[in-house]
Amino acid sequence: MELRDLTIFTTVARTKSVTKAAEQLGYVQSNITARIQHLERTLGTPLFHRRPRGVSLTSSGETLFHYAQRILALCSEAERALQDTQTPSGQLRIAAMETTTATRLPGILARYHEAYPNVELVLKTGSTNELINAVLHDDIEAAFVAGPVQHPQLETVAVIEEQLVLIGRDGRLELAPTDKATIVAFREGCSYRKRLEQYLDHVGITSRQVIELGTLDGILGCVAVGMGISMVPQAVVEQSRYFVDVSYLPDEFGHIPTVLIRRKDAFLSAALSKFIEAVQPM
DNA sequence: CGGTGTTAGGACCCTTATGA
DNA sequence: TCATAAGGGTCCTAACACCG
Repeated sequence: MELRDLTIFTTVARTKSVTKAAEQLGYVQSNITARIQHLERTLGTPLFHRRPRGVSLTSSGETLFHYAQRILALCSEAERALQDTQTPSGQLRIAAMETTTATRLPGILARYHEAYPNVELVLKTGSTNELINAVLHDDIEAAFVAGPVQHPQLETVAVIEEQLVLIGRDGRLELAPTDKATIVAFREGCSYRKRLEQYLDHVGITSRQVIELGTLDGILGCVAVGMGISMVPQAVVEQSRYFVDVSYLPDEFGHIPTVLIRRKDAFLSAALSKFIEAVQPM
């Protein structure tokens, strides 16, 4: 069992397709088929169920997938540890929620880049749940997510306490328990969406419709034309080019911490170490 | 004798083409 | 969409030669 085989195996498992895995890895499909078959022969057990539209993991495959992810993550970490020097350099993969990316991050990234120009910053965005999983799977080294985060494998650094506000237009913020609320929000897994739904529960609004959008700009735009309501940090509203009405929330709903998370057991590169210093306080 | 360089053969990995 | 066959290129290894 070689690292290359595990890379191929995990890519097939993630994409649920031999063809897609081949495209991602820059191989042809037949080679992926052969490598998977070789791995199955070596291990003496089938790893995938072959289906007309792709493949899915067998129970043995699930077990190997778990170990393969850990092995590959450890190798990647070892490479970074050996490449690391006291001078921050190399690639730093971080991620943040859309709202943090739009408000808090540009300034800190600009200062960091100026201080450490040899660090190649790779930034992704996603929901809190997606980013927690990405850190746990070593897809990224650290992420800004909505707190609190309590996970035995994660270390958190408090970054800022966001003031959350309810936004809407054309009287949509005047909510009554009998109303049907239209929520404009990110997909499931977004902490602000969850907080908004908790708030609506609190005020007794159970009838609601959700419009899911993939970008913050889209959400603000839809709210600005009166499609529905949303909940975002006040900083987002302040920097937005859209005009929306704002309603402040009770304390138990109106504050949410943004924290930086990283895996406790992961190697702390000089680049990440300096980045953590740079975000305290943001 | 031990270490190093060269070489030939085989194993392995990849591709294209094609079938189910 | 995945599996198989055939062929080519690369890599690995054993055997041998050479040198200090």
